[in-house]
Amino acid sequence: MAPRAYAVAVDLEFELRSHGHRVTTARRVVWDVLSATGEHLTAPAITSRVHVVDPSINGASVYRALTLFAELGLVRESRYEDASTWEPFHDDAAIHLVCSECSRVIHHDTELVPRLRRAIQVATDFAPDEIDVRVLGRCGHCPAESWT
Amino acid sequence: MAPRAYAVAVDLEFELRSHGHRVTTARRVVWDVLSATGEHLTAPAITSRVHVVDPSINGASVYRALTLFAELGLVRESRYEDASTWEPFHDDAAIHLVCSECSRVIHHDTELVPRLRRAIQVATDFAPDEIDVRVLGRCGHCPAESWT
DNA sequence: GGCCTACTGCAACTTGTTCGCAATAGCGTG
DNA sequence: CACGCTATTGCGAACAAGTTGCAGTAGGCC
Repeated sequence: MAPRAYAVAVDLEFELRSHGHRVTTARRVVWDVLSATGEHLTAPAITSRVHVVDPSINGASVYRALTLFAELGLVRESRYEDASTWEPFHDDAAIHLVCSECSRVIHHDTELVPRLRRAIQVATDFAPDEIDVRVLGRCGHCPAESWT
Repeated sequence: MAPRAYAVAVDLEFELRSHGHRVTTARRVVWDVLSATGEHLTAPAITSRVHVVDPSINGASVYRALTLFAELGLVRESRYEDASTWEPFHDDAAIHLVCSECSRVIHHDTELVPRLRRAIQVATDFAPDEIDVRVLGRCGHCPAESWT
């Protein structure tokens, strides 16, 4: 599988058309919401933001759009929370630092991830595809005072 | 792939009593199920195994037991799948290799995890607590033929 | 053995996600 | 630009995981 190396400026219309899909308002709005915020958003959160722009777009369509985007490799789904969260695609080297206080998700690049991939290839008979690293902890904005 | 030798025979009764909790059948059975299989199990799966032993134990109690065990640090919850999965606690150094063909979850130890923790401490102002690494790919048992 | 209350079973509920189907709207064509 | 084919949508109903309030039960200390 070819590593998709890019961060931003995905041409949604092109991606859709070149795979034989139609460019619809629902898809466009969902994509706008996603790319407007770099954050991880749950489907319900995306839906409510979508509704600000166009309340006539149905929740089910949001799910369908997200699923399609995931198939096209345009978004990435995580299951850190009770519900899935979605974000524009970024490559594996970026790991997720999840703050247990404020739930903020910070991205951090490290070459330890590619190294991890190689280590697995060498040490096991497992063929790694996608690597997802989640680090739970406390971010710089959240002082270490209260201890839950 | 050698299934990971699961840590420490935890003395459930002691853990419960020393924290002021009662030792009940429900808790004992849930614990038995969990420690009998090294695998990641969803709560519904645990419930059905529990029912083999004692059908009178209610699903809600399974959830309550799991939540309690998690608070006591006896089990670990993951959210790789649609539903949460649970397994007896093991430390961070063991990462999860998840086969996308057969959904098997393999544990693999690597010192890259502690190294990753140190790297984060040095490079960011994020205070890492729990590190969870999930690697999606194909395990040795699943031939690389079909490509979804 | 008996009492107190931490648990449990039950059933109803919440919330995220999916599905079937009729209506609609992209988009290639004439 | 109008037309028709069919991929998509909106809608409501259906699911599934997980949670909760409450009355009854059973641990465990006396």
